Amino acid sequence: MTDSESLNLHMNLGMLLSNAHRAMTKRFVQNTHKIGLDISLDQWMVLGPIWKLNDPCQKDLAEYCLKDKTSITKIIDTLEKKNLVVRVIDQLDHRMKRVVLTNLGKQLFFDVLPVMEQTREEVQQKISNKDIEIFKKVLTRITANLDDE
Amino acid sequence: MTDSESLNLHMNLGMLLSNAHRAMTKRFVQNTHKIGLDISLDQWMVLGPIWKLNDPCQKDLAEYCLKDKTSITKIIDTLEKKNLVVRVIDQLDHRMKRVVLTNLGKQLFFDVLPVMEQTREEVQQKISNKDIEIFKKVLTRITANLDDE
DNA sequence: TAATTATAGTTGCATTAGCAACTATAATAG
DNA sequence: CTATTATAGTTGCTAATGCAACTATAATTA
Repeated sequence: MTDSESLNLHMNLGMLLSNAHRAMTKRFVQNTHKIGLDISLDQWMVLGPIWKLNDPCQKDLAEYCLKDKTSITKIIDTLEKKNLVVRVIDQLDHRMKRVVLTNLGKQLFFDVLPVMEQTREEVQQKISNKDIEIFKKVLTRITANLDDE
Repeated sequence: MTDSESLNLHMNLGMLLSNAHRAMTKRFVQNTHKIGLDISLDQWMVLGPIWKLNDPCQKDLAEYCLKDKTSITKIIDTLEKKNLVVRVIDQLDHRMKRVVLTNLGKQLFFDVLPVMEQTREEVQQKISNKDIEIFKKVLTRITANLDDE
């Protein structure tokens, strides 16, 4: 049937993407739990950039992570509750809050790195480097294609 | 710095996947709103299979969609509230509920097809068919790699 | 046939996302 | 220098995910 074929065509990419994303998120959390850590992929995807960007304000984080500022607020709330980061009001611009890793946060950062590595290996097993490169290129292209005009 | 490089390496795939997924979800909803429809990508990803599978029970839907049965329950709740589907208890096995599209649901299905097509075009623009094929292959492989052992 | 086990679905809880409306502070215009 | 506008962040709302514990029905087994 034409509609059914059409449906296949139309749904595939979205479903494939959703499913892969969900599976990866789940596996990452499972892997952190295995070694007694407790951090979600989304929390990690904010914690990492805090390290990388060196005490960024929340707006910088939002831009870097391509997340909504609301999402950043809430993830920082969670990280702060876990004593992994603290918010420090900027001395020059009192609107801004800089997010600073605590020692516990830095410790966790290093503990999670090998989990990332392991998850990456599990995700990429039996996929050629060439295909992974194309895969990343396409993901980047898709995000750019949909970047709000 | 080594840790920073390592971080880049480790985060890329997960972040790329999250961002592409989020962007696509958002664009789909924007596109439905543009023509006065109101359905999320997740709802559509269940509504479509209901059409395709022909009055499936919720378990079949969960398997087909690779979603948790809890998620299916709640999305069906939403679709039922919108009068797009009804639950019908199976005559032979009273544990099962078959999910049936209403006329409104069928109507919406046909109305959404062109939105899918449009979103697909926006997503895939400037990407070669060959790369799209590899992309889908990799997504499928990733999901298989992470399929709970 | 009665008791156990398996299956389908729901409910409660915690986490996450993102929009809209809000507060507080800073920058700019007149 | 005041009034407007812009910016950074928070709060409230709605929707989705998924685990654990639960109910109801069917299948198995002893």
